[in-house]
Amino acid sequence: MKQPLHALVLQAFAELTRQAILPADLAAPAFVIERTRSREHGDFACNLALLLAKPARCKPRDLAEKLVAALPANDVVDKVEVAGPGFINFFLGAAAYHAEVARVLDEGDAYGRNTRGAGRTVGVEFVSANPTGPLHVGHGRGAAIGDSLSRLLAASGWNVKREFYYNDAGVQIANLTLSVQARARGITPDDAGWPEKGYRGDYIAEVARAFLDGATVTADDRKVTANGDVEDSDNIRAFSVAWLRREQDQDLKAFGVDFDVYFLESSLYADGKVAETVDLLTRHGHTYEKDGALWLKTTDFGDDKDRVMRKSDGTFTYFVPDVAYHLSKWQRGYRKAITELGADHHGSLARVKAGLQALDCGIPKGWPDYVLHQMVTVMRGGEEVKISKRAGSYVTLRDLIEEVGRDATRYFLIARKGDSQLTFDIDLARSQSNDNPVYYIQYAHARVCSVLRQAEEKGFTFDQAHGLHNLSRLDSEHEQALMVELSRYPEIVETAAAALEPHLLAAWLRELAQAFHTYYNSHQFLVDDAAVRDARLALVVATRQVLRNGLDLLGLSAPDKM
RNA sequence: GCGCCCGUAGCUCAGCUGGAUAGAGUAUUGGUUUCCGAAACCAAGGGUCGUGGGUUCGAAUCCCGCCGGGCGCACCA
Repeated sequence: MKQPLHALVLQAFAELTRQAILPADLAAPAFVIERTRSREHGDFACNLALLLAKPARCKPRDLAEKLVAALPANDVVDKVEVAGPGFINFFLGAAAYHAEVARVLDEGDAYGRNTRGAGRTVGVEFVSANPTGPLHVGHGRGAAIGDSLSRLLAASGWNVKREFYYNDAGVQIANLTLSVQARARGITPDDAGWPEKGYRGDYIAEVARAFLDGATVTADDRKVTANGDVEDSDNIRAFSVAWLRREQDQDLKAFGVDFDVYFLESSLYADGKVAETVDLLTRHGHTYEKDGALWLKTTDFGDDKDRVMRKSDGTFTYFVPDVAYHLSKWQRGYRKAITELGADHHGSLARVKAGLQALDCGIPKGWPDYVLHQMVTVMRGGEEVKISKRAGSYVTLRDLIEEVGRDATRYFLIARKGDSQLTFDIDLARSQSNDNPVYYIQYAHARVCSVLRQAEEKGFTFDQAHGLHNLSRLDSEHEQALMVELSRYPEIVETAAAALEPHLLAAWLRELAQAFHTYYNSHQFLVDDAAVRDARLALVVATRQVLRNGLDLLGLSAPDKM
């Protein structure tokens, strides 16, 4: 794969220059070469002189001048200037951007991909909702973030495994089973015999009905037929879990999200992983018995208090399978693993990491990476909708997809940094759906398609090679700006993937669309001069390609018409 | 009380591995179409970047205190 843009080239330049000028006994400061905010400062700026000024005991501007003088000649950089307090500004030549447009068209769907991951495997765990009810907005946020993150990592060369971890046998599932069983017996939530902590939602009645009807459900990872026997808890449990898993699968598919692995908590018990974990922890002397329970000294590994592993009744706390599950990831070869979860679970981070350290099996301290998203507040009719599974008051992901649309919902949930709280105003999202930025971006894509349709109607045939050959005819401010924007795409992909922050891509796509719309409004593309026309079409088709690539990484469609 | 996250324009939010005059959408006001889709474009007004210190040549960005909001602090999952 070719070197992404010029940043790396420039970096090499600065390195050469630094070596030429820096006294041998001085340590190299960590300078950066980055995009400038305004074009008057050129395309890239370097802060090396500012950082070097103190150790070298020189004025930064003088140093900058010396650095510039030492720069080797090259054909990418057109002009170098010293500016402000001592920045070195690089102005790229037009040819560099023309080459980038050609590269977009040449690489097509592959444009913007990089080899950072170099075929290594990363396990990305997200959603991981227990099958006790439909997915809600919070799960949607996790799904949008986790899935886009996975796509970004895949675009960075990683072999991505998407995992969904769920509990099919614990207390909550027992509770689900009791609820369905009660419904099957004709007991409703307000009746006397209703389970104390039963799930009250209407969907429970649906499951019960289907169970009595002897229905068969097929989820992504299991298939169960009901026998209709109200006394058969095992069958009710299996059927209910399958039913809710199927519901979740449907919602996730409608949302454009797929998983490679469904991992059952019960399997950790079944194949001895829990026992192995307890054994490892005990053998390494990190446990002790107190009050009839088995404790892990997580405080030795940064937790704020020790944790119970095995309760006095002999069962394990959820913390143990959590550690066992991560151990399984490590043993399955995920040297990089990402766990995406809602902020209401962040409390488990410290103890799971402590548990993994206590295993003494070579897991590095910082493993795995965690990506947290803060809570989503849902507003409807000017009021906050309280989400409660038991009460059955609920805004499901399905509702949102149906009411607001898949793309708009995904964009809304992905466009903001995960660690800020999110207010999802349903009325706003519905009534102003046309103002949702996702349509603005998609419209740019559709517009290019429309231009090409028009070109055909008018009898113009687009000659791409001819257009690329004449890119030098594109010298207006708007054309320059659009080319600069296009060339940033590979950098954005790399940055967003490295920072595990897909919202950076969402924000940038809007900027790209804006640059395009501005261009569209200021220039006629289908002009009689074939050289100019083909050049403009080449630029615009390249823009469409990058929009498409970017939208795809966010799991959004790129419509030809809207 | 302890821990994590957040506090930037009326509203929703970017920017935060320190950098050159603080950005966008939306809302408000005014303009743009005999011409490729006006789901668009252009322009104006609107900010003590919660607050007080500190580090630095330079702080919205890093550190500490305080104020305000969210989430979590079980032998629940």
